Amino acid sequence: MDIFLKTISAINDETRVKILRFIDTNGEVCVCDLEASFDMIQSRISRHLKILKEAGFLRVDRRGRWAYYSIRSPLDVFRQQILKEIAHLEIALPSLKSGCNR
Amino acid sequence: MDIFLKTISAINDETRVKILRFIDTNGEVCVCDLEASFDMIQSRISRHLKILKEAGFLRVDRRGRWAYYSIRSPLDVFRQQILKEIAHLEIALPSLKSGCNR
DNA sequence: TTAATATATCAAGATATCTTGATATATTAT
DNA sequence: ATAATATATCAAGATATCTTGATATATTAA
Repeated sequence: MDIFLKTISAINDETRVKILRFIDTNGEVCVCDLEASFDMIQSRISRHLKILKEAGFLRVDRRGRWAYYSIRSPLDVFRQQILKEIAHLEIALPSLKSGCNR
Repeated sequence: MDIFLKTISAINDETRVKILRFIDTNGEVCVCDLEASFDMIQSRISRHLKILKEAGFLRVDRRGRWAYYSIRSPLDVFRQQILKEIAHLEIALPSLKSGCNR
């Protein structure tokens, strides 16, 4: 039950649904790119990424000073179904902007 | 997005997950039976039923002074997948008790 | 080493949700 | 009509979640 509720509460927020869909659409992105793309302050993005990661939707790969987030793979069937349902929502997403000085 | 979040927030609560699973397992039940089975006060049960109904999971049939709640049918694929996932949780449910003077 | 950059985390106020007890409405029994 | 029963709804306190701004940590550049 706890894991189920953690999974559900992770997607019970419009911002996180958008971030999840954005990553599902654009593939691996770093925090500063999400910051720039969504025009949200860093602590906000960071917090939501943590929740999505701990709910099993995302994975992180730290390379240098960047943290790259992507859809966790393999993903269990239920989370896949959730991603599919979110894809069907056809949410308007911001365009991918690079926010880091690379 | 609004309908999606309404669906998700409806199952983002342990009490409602249990009630939903209970109805899925026992079939049509009235409010007083849920009250007796879960040992919860009536306003609490009633509120959760309303949320589950408005999220599209339940339907009500009023007969006499009773309100009988059951799983809405037909149920769209996504809500079916959610019910299936909840069934897999193997939650310990209370036994069905009749709480009404019928 | 010092500065700059990227990310994470914490504290506090704002907002939303849950529970309870009281009350309202509707149906049936007397 | 009056009383009893079943359900719905509201108000208020308790609890949880979200956002922001400040600060901490880690990596790279100068």
